Amino acid sequence: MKVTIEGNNIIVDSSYLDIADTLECGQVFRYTKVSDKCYHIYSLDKHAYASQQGSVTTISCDDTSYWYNYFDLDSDYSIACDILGATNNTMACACTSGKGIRILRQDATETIISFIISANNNISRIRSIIDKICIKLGKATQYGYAFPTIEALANADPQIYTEAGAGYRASYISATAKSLLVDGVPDIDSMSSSQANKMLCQYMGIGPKVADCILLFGYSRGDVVPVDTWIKKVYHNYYECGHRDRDIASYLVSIWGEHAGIAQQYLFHYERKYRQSNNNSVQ
DNA sequence: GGACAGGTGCGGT
DNA sequence: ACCGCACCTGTC
Repeated sequence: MKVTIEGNNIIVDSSYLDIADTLECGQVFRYTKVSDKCYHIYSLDKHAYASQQGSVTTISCDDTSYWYNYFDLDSDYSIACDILGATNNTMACACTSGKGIRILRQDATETIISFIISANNNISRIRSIIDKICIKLGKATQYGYAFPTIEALANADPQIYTEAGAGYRASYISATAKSLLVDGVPDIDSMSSSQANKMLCQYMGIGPKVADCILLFGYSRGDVVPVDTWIKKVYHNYYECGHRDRDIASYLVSIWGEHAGIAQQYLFHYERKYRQSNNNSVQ
């Protein structure tokens, strides 16, 4: 895969990075769409602008090494695509459809707080809540507001989160921010992904699904499958073999192994796209 | 009106 | 350990 860095620009072959599919498959919430294939993206106190012109995607940014890592540009996804695509026809279609998706390497703390907000919620509301929290508690930067520090989040009146629209999750954000301020960023280096999942579940507002999202998007652990309503549908439609809902994640990891996370992303993308086009054709 | 949205915490068995 | 249910809030 071809990546070149010229000054403040990272230039990537679009066949390996579809910016819309990557940003809009639910792994990240701090982005704004400028036009069809142009997005502003925010992470911590950093900003990038990505635009896709045909076969070339340009990432203009303040810190090329940060965003190079963020977009996981060292990884070759064609290997996972080939292995997964050979497992069955549905997966082959999902891989082809989503081959421009990359798993972003996001900041662990930002991911923890963001996915507590994601629980039983929808993407547009999650984005709006996080945006309001950044405006309220984040440092102003040249391009917008930074994600708040854990100190700012822990010390804030939980009312701030309620006003941002977090609902009953407000107390979870506050409690977990306070815990993280005491504990520091959880260090999972010596743990298996399932051990790390159990550890993360001790924080308020984190259950098995949110913990898997944090591991996949905030800790780059590929051997997890966050099972949401979409993946439940995928399981029941294409992989059904008698598992209870809470056992679906470990079953899918047993099939997909180290590629489980990206497999989940391909199928999530595929199922949503399919369902959306279904709805459109019905209406 | 009720279901749904990338679920979790809680109380009762 | 394992259910079943309530839950902020906006949208369809």
